[in-house]
Amino acid sequence: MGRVTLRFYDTATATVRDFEPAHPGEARLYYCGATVQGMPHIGHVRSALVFDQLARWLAHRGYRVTTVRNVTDIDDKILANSAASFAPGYDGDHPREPWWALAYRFEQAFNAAYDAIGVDRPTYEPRATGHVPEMHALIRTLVDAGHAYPAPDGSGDVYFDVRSWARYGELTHQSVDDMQDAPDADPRGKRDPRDFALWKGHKPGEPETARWDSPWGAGRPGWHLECSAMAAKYLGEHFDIHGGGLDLRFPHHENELAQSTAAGQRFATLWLHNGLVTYAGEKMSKSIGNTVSPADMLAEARPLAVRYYLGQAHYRSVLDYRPTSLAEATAAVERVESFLRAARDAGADLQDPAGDVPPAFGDAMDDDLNVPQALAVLHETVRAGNTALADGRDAAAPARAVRAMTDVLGLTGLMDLGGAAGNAAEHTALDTLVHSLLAQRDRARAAKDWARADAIRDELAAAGVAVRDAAGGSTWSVA
RNA sequence: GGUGGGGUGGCCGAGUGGUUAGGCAGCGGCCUGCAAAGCCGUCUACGCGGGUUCGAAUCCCGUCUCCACCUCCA
Repeated sequence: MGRVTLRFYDTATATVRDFEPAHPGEARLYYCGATVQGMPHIGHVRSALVFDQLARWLAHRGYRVTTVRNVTDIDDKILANSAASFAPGYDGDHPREPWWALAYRFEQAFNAAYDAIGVDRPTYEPRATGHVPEMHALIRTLVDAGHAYPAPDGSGDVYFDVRSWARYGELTHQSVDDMQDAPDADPRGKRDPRDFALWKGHKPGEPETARWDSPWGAGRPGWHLECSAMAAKYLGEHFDIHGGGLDLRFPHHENELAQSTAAGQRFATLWLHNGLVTYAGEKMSKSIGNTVSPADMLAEARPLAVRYYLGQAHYRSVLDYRPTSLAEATAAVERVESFLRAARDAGADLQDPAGDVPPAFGDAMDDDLNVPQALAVLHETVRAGNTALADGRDAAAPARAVRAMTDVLGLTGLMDLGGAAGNAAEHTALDTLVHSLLAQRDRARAAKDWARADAIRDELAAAGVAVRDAAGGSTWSVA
């Protein structure tokens, strides 16, 4: 169709829409991070990776990108897990791990997983507990506008009044009347069972450290409210993209939208939701117990392959994990890596890519972040480059293009490109030793002493050095 | 009951009317002393039944089926 604009599938309108930034030249993105109540699984990591890809692409297209990913560090499950579990390695008189310590421990685990596969840290990563005043201000606005009310039962809860907001349900195209009745809803003074808590009154037995004073009584933040408060604080009342996992559409994102718009904000222009990771066709989740952790994957495959695997499907599609997935991803991505090495060995300069991505790659990425299509362009470029190398031609141009593509996909930093990355002095030392052996092998081959030649190759292989014979001489790489 | 998204060749996974997606695996060939890597070629497709059309994976009707959400969940 010849369209050149960036466009995305917007959940709210269920259509693909052009990206028209709220602030010229800027892209402001908020996406939901973790409730740090347990260890991450690859579904969490996929979500962060999707929005990392999005942020990188927006930046590549010239936007000044601001990303915010929240950390929900206070909620029911965090308190429950703290009350039920024991601090690792601690066996003293007070074995309970305080909720705030537990939350921080898992926050670190999430960040370690993100870091391992090259998910850039967001511009801001606010914690819910650090933004209670902002939440109070939002609640005050909603109460004053008649869209929220303190529970009449004295619990200290404050609820959003869904019946007071006609647009409630607009994000997920549902009407309150059509919703399934909550099973055994605890009304607790709610005007409608669908009313949700903006503020949760402190309950007897809950830690004193988990209570904040408020005009409506001591308590703690409701889950939905924190995102509304933090998004507006860091990105303004009108920003471009709100993201998160598909399972957050309802109620979380619906409620966020209702709160913020009922408070008079424009809020997000576009809503993007990534598909879930499944295992044997079922949603991966802690409650089902079918999770695969980032650590599991990293024990099996290189971070490069893990990133490639989790990022290779379209972001909106279901990603069904299978045990063979990682091996396939490894083969695919190492093919790209091998080409870059071979091109470098043939004289291409990888340090100064100075190239843009091929137009077909850009078109694919512009089109609702069609990474699978973009990867097809990547692999076609690799083949063209390999063909050039096989024919003894210059492969600098395809190498630059491949490098530009792996850069924007966040793959380059996870590659082992020999001298181009890592410790240069170590590489030089190793290179000298390997070439000494390869020279011996070349002499043996010239003398048709195949046993000797193969023995050297086997010796190198045992040390983890793979040898590739080519017309211009043998090259090597680790692993 | 409501809402949203799917069913593509051995596997994964793009593709909204006609021209090769791509990857992994397989097979044949080239290259190689052998191998690896690479290159070339190649086999299995569009859940099912109708319809529209010169032509449909792609549009329409019907139908089966899967997943997610409506309760905490990336």
